[in-house]
Amino acid sequence: MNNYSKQREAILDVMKENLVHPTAEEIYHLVLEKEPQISKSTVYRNINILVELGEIKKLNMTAGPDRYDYLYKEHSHAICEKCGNIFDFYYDFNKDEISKELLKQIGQNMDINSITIYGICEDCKSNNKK
Amino acid sequence: MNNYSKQREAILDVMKENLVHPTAEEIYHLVLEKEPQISKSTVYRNINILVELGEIKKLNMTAGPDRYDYLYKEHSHAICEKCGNIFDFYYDFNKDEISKELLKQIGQNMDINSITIYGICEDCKSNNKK
DNA sequence: TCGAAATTAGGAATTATTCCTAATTTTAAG
DNA sequence: CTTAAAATTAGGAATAATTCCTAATTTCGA
Repeated sequence: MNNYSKQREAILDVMKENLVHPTAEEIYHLVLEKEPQISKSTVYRNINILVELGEIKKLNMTAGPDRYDYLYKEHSHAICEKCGNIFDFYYDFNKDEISKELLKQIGQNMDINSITIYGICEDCKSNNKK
Repeated sequence: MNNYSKQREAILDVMKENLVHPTAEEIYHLVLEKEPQISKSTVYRNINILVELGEIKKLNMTAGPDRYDYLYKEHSHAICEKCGNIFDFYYDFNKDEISKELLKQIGQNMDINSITIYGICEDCKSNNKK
């Protein structure tokens, strides 16, 4: 695994140009403009490879399909569990202390990759339609 | 919505008795022992209702189907992005300060429901098979 | 320049979840 | 108790999201 392919490069370009947490489907449509022949399975396969390589991050959604994020710089995510909106933000979590707690409580060290806040955004609170 | 049904009660009982973050499929099989006639769609529908009611929490997984957690008491989750293992732990995040930062950076308040750590567990680090 | 390994397009298959319908159950009012 | 409206159910069909399969093409190192 890991030969060059213009398809994979086009996908990474799309991610760099669209810092809006697109779904796989949205990535597919965006990349079609650069690579009109690309197939959806190629998009899915390369997204997974880019996630493994650590170039992009998979965002786990409460509702709807997964979303992806190009890691231009370290940041955290706050995700609304109702509308699915994703907000990027920066917060200096004390990872050392969290790691120490994890070791104490679950008996093992973890490499912390990211921290995500799940909640309800202001819009969903006010328009509290079910 | 919200009439009594023994099916919904059986599902909640299963969640209380199995604090192991089961998938919908696993919940279905567990609840079959109590309610042999129950259908899978009933399980899915009631899981969603229980999530809306705030009795159980949906855990957003990097890989594989969603998992669910009975909220016996407040805790956070650390999820391994490789093997999908979920570890419960408690950490006293400074939610007030995080909220303040959110307001400053994204321009709105959010009700914080939960905080999840994503990373790589020790086992997956050592057996670093792709 | 050549062959093995990797990648592709396209579609089939699979997985996870939601939707649909007629029958049953629950609930509250009389 | 009755009764009727509203909610819920079982079962299966439908949908959505993702992965898998295969033959053809591309990449790349010897």
